[in-house]
Amino acid sequence: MSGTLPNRPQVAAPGRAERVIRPESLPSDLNRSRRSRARFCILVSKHLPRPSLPCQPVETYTIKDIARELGVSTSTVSRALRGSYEISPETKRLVMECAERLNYRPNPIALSLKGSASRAIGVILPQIANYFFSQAINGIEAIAYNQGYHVIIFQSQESYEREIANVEQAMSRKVDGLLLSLSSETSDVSHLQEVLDRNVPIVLFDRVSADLNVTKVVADNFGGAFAATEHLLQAGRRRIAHLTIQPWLSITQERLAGYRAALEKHGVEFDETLVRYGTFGPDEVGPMVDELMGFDSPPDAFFTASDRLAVGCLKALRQRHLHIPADVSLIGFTNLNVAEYLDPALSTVVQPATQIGQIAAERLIDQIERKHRAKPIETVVIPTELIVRASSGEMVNGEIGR
Amino acid sequence: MSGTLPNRPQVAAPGRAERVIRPESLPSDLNRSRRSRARFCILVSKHLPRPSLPCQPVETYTIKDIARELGVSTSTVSRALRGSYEISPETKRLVMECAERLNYRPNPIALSLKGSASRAIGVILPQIANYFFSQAINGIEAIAYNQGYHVIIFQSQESYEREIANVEQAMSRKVDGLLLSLSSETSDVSHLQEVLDRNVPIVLFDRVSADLNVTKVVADNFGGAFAATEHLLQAGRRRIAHLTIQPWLSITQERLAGYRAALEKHGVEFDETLVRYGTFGPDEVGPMVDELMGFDSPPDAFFTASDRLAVGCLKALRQRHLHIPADVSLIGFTNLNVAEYLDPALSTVVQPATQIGQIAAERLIDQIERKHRAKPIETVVIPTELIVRASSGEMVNGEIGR
DNA sequence: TTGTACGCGTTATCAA
DNA sequence: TTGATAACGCGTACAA
Repeated sequence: MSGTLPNRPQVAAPGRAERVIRPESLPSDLNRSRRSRARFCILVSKHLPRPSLPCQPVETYTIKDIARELGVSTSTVSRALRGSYEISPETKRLVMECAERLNYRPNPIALSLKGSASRAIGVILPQIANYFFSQAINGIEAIAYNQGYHVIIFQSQESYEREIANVEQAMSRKVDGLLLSLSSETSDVSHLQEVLDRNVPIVLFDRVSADLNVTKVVADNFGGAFAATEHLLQAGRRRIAHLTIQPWLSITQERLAGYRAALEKHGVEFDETLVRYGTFGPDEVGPMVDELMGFDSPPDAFFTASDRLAVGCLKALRQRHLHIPADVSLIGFTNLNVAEYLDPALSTVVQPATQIGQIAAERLIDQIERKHRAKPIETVVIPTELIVRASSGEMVNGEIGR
Repeated sequence: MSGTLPNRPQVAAPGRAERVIRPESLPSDLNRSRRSRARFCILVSKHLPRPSLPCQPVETYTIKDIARELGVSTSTVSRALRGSYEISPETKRLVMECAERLNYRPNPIALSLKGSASRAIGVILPQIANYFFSQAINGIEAIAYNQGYHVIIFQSQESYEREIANVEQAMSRKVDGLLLSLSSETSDVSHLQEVLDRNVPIVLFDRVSADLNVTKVVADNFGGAFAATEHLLQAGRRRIAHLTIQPWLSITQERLAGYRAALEKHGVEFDETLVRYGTFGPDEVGPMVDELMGFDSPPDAFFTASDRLAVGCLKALRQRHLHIPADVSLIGFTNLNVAEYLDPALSTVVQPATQIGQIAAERLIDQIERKHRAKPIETVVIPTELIVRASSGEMVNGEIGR
């Protein structure tokens, strides 16, 4: 027992020594967190030094081994395993049995080198630690696994440079296809055109580019934004602020268009000063909200383009002791699973991220396997859903309360 | 214009036709969502059929090409590129220049086949679409990228069978090392011992096994649980329910131990009936909470072991019109970034998921590159942090209000 | 029906 | 200092 924590469970093996050291140097871009300087302790177990040579090395067998074992040639084995018709049933049986016994697994590396399919798809996206994208990966992985594909993931970290590097690496890994969501810095897509020129299929999802003639899978950003804005308008709001992200992204433009269309339909004039474009920097939302609320006629509702913006907005309003009337005043774009976690004051436009990932992966694998020759380039639009999440439908007469 | 949505933005290229089709069959385990049956529409652009042969095929060059170009042998090129000392500076310069000009990139597949490092690490974890794990991947990917490694991700989906399959696939992909968090079904770890026997290093993180003599990186589950429970006790709670996950997981045991230790320190008797073990099934939390609240002396606080359980618990209590006093009555284990999203009624024990991923990756790469020979097997324990998230410190006299 | 030989891109060994 | 050759694991054209 030591100090206030008796009965510390034996995580490390018995006989350990304990010491405290500082974290080793980490990449600077991950050290922003206020908490990352915390110490951590290491329990060292000195018993049982790891054997330098395996006691019972686990062999990995090749067709050569099978061939030697059976006294046939490697090509016979290869053909037997692939079920070629020109192999005698007897030999086939023997080979199969031997392969089974030796637990033979073909070496995918050799297969890739040979030039045939690597059965791996590359996924390049801005950020894994983002609810939308991690959900999307989930969908992608599920489909890929089902079809016998592996998923190699790359993060562009919203950087154009890094996206290019990722694409190069994916290509050198000989992926059979690429799923990609553009970084917020990317406007030129010639690096992707090169990939297409190498006959490697690409499917874009979420953040897409009109400059690329490929299949795209996106949420119905226009429809979602339209529904959200209309909901706010029908609840009597008139000055609806729109917090969104970089203006050149496809999703931003589509959402803004939906927002404007709803305003237009209801005869409310579009006010440019109510639209704010964020970057992905930290703590940028507070000042935006501050400025908007300082207007002579401040907004009476917010429509935000992401989880992060919605939460930042909520926080900023709360810090200023502003109260958001439940049900009607704040709507954010988000995705299915995170919606459960959000504040009840926040209604959401749900993006089915998992489904987007699934469909993108399906399309890509279709193209890889050329199931339907000359299948047309498509844009698949997945509906969003507006979820109004308030228990009480009461409003505070048309403006954000004090 | 069509219907209520004028000015639909031109996502697809101009000249498209529009039609609605049903989603194709998806894996059943992903179809649980109530919303997944939604239709989606496809915008088909028929113009510009994808060229079947690239107009300007982008070549990928090999050392052979450089050799031919310079009229030297491939081995000379190989050596020059690797900076071998036995190559004349002049030849070296020529080769380098030519490689630069041709934008030569070594083929990692060929390198792997050759038997040297593949510079890829496999990550096997239960679920990507989980805040903790997606954060962890983020940390892993950051470190791996920095060190020039690729990350190949596998989901075990909490299935032992699938974990075994994943391990096999990772091995056949010739990963240089394995980062792994055990599935909730896994108790036997002989499949991992086999990997170690092949001299492929493993680092376990989060859900670890005492049966494996490898480096482990975990959150301070004991300390976090202790702090959370003590906080509740100091606020006057006496009947603290503990909702947790499968009892045989390391993290479950450590958290339970911390909970019990705190109770013991404060002279509160441990009541087994207040502890509930969940699975990862959907909608299981409601009934648990119901049963507990039906007791003659129901709990006056909840300490939950995960985001999911915490949110489920909040929901269940709300549905029954029970009110949780802010600040003191519900504490859940969660991780840094999701904490921002959670209800202010919920205090949290923050798990630094990103840091856990970073350190696990660092350790693994250390071992792969054998930076320090015979480095001891360690268990790295990363501190958690208790964050009390209420604006008002008021309590509702020691029990969950009506 | 089966075996031989070659190639995929690279490195290592040996010979020149 | 450089070149020729074998090897990694597999598939396949061609020969037997």
